[in-house]
Amino acid sequence: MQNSKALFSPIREKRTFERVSAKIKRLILDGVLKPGDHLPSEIELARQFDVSRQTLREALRILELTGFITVQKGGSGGPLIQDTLMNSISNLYLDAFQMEKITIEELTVIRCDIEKSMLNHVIDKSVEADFAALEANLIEASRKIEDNQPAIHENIEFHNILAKASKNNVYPVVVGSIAAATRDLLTRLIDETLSEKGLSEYDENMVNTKVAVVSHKAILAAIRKRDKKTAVQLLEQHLHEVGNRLKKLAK
Amino acid sequence: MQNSKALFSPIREKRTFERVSAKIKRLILDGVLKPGDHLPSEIELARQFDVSRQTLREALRILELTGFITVQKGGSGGPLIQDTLMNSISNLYLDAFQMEKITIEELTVIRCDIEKSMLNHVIDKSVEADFAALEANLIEASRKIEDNQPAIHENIEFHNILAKASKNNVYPVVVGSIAAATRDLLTRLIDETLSEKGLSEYDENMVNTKVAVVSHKAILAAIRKRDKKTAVQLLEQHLHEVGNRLKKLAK
DNA sequence: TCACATTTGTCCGTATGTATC
DNA sequence: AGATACATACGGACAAATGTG
Repeated sequence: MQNSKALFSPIREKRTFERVSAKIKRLILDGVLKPGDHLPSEIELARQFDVSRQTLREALRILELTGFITVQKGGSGGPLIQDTLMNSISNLYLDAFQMEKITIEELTVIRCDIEKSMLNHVIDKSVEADFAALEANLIEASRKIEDNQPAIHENIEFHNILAKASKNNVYPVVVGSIAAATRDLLTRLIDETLSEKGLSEYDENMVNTKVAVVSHKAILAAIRKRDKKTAVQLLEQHLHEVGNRLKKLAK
Repeated sequence: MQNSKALFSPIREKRTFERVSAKIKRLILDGVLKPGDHLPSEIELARQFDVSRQTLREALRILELTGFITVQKGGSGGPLIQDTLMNSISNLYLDAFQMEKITIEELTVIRCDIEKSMLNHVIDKSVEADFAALEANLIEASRKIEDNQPAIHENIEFHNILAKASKNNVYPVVVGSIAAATRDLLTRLIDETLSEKGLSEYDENMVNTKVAVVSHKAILAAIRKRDKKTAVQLLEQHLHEVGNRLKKLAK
């Protein structure tokens, strides 16, 4: 009898560019290649893998789209290894939204569910350094608002810092991707309505970021007091506000 | 002040293959091209877009990876429009989890958190058809067990059916991804220690699948009664058992 | 500021394997 | 079984962009 490996071996051999991209991906996942590292140039990579440049480029496209690398032209350019796949996941969520596979409500609901669970861990596990990071985020956000800039990035980052404070490495991935998706959805919807309705949206946007920062401050205070009930309640309310804002923009 | 659209307009002109893939994607999103439709062949597409084969192929790679199309070789083959975008998101999550150094414990904890939240929606939203699907799953699992086969696949599927019953399309993606990541990590760990362990695992495995099916039956009964408290409690206990079993396997 | 080297982006032509009719 | 249609893969070439000296 043949061994099971031979019995269940893939029906069709993988294409060359798939094997190449899988190989590079494995090197990254195993830590042999680290974020920030430059890969050799296309020509050099093609030579080392003994494939044509066309094949290698198709492999690079896969790695680029999945977020493992970016590519820069010109001298000292080339493929550059990245450290996060958040943007790629977020982009796919946007596609899914456009294909009407998911709705704003669904995204909001699951985000609320997950972040509430996360917050419980945060209150159990967070230490002084986490408070400091959150505090720094709020200060930066306030500064931007005083400069009359919407602190969109900082407001997303607040949730990412929270995820890290849960001391569970899965939470930053899940929360980060969904948060990024809502952010991208938000900016896109604002961009679309901006051209139609004029600049009035801008002010509303400023008001909303201000409201978000206030909510964040209240949540941090509750976390500091290790007050689960209040913290969860504030978070829930905050995320519902964000969801409603999205819904209003989408209409 | 300029509006934000001009401020954040793309730094560099998009590459040709990006424009091509975006164009095709747009046709799919707008419903002009529907799942099941055949795209023209590479050569024909290249001719119509007036780009080279290589450029067009890179565009196809993007569409393929994002789940918009598959590609078939041979006569009357060619690019075929698909609808597997949600699968692509799951695959990306799997990559993202692997990039973080994640442990079985972390995965177990977050799985328990998320499935508990999910179960609440299931109890609110599930209909008779969902019960039927779950019931069918349990019957199939029981049948396999009577044949002395471990119903591993069926037991995993039970949770996927639950995720669908939540009526939130994001849940199947997240829950499925975490389950897939757990399996992936586990097989990795087991492969490493395979030489030490013998086939004695098999009997234990059978016992565990039996226990799991019993738990699943109890959970379904609670869902049918719309008894949130009991259902969540049973699920939590069940996932803790699974977690402990995985921990033992991984050691 | 300007030329140069490096690297990606793009195109063309060709050959081969494979699935379908 | 043979012809056809298609993706896959290779090699060579030039253009465009970008950092460096």
